[in-house]
Amino acid sequence: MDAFYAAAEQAAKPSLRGKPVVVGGIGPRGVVATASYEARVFGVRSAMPTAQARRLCPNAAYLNPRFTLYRQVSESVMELLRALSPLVEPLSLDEAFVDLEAGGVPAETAAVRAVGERLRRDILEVTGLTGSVGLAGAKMLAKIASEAAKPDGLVVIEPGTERELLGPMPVRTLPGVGPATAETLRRAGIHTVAETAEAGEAELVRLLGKAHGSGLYAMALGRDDRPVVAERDAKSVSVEDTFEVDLTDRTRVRTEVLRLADRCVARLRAAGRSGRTVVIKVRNYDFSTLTRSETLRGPTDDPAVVREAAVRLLETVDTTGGVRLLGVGVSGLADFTQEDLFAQIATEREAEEQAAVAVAGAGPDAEAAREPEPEPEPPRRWQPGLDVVHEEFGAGWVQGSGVGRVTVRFETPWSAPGRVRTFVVDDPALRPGEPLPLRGGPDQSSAPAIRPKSVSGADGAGSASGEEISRR
DNA sequence: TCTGGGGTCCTAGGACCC
DNA sequence: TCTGGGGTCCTAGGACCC
Repeated sequence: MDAFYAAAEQAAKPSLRGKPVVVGGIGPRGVVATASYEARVFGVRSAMPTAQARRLCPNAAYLNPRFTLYRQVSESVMELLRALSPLVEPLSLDEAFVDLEAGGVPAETAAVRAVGERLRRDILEVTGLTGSVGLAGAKMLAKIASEAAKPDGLVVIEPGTERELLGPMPVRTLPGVGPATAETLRRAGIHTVAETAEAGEAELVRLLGKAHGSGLYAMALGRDDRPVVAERDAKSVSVEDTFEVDLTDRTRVRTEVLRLADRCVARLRAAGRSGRTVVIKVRNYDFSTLTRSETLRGPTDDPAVVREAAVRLLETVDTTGGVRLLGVGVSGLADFTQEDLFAQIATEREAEEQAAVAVAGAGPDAEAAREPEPEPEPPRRWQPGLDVVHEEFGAGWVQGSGVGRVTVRFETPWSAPGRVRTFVVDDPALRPGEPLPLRGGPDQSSAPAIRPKSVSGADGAGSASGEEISRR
């Protein structure tokens, strides 16, 4: 999908079409997830600090990501892909490999091109968004082709032309070659794919290590026989938070770790998994980052067990000086929770002993570790981009807020660009809403009234908004 | 007003085992 | 009566991807 998050926002918000849109973290430490093509003209790029993007393009719309919407759109695109072949390997919400051979498509240029063009039309029709297609005899080549096709295009790499095509390209073109690898290769005088192939496998292994070196050599020759693999089980689950201001208070650091542990376990359980290794991540004020991990005797999905392990690991880390980021993860995932009482009891006893030691040695702070308070996640009200519904004016989205006011633009994916109104932040007529489908609304020719279904948040059916509604 | 969040894979050293 | 060899597991860090 082309500039996926930004394109989805433009489809949802008619007033943003044709304008620079930046989706990402909008706080002081945010980074850009996706910039619309209009914003890229100003030099805004993915992974750039949002503060820098604002300097480059002050007039863009800056929006928080709305993953609920992106997941919905993604699912409808993946459905189109699964209609082409049973072998579909999603790489992210907006990208996937499809094995057309397994779908019975003849391995002929004309046939695959027709399938690709048809797919692009279907994606546009179903989602209202454009996608690009790369077609080739291997995953790596298909990926390079799709990059070359962007935006809104299709590229076929004919078998036999791979080396000729790749040769002059910079090594960074090859998937798996990032800044560090490119720098290592540059120092060895290797800049292009052709030079990579000429260097030979032994030299690349010497420079980059066994796996990376031989893998890169194969790719430089256009060789890639990795199969398309559907259904890959997740191997780890993790959550992390960067704080707007570095944390210095030990107690606060601990309560944040406990919340993260709870969030991590909630995701783990939602996936019906359990895990054996708990890991914490700490990023310091100076951006130095470390991890600490502990492997339990058996897999768990018990929040208390994960909390205790996380706090135990935290005790081994020096956080004086300030903590910028904290994370908690679980790996070594098992498909179900093992009912191994011995392992569970042993782990818990271990934890208690450790906690007792911590209490004895650490003074009053340690008390907090034993009686962790349930977290009241403070909801951030009226974030830019948030869907809202007003009793009188209908569906819209938050354009901005501050000094007790919130500015809302009232428009829907299928309306004309809407107008802006400002309310006091606690206006009872205004409440959070659900993302509206990009397609399937009333067409422009019919009555402008908003369908009842489009304000589903009102009946409490929308789970994501339940918490927000109850706060009123 | 520098640098997100969620992942995967690889490497390397030490412990441990046969 | 100087120090084998191979395999697996665990931990920590790093590169890379979207």
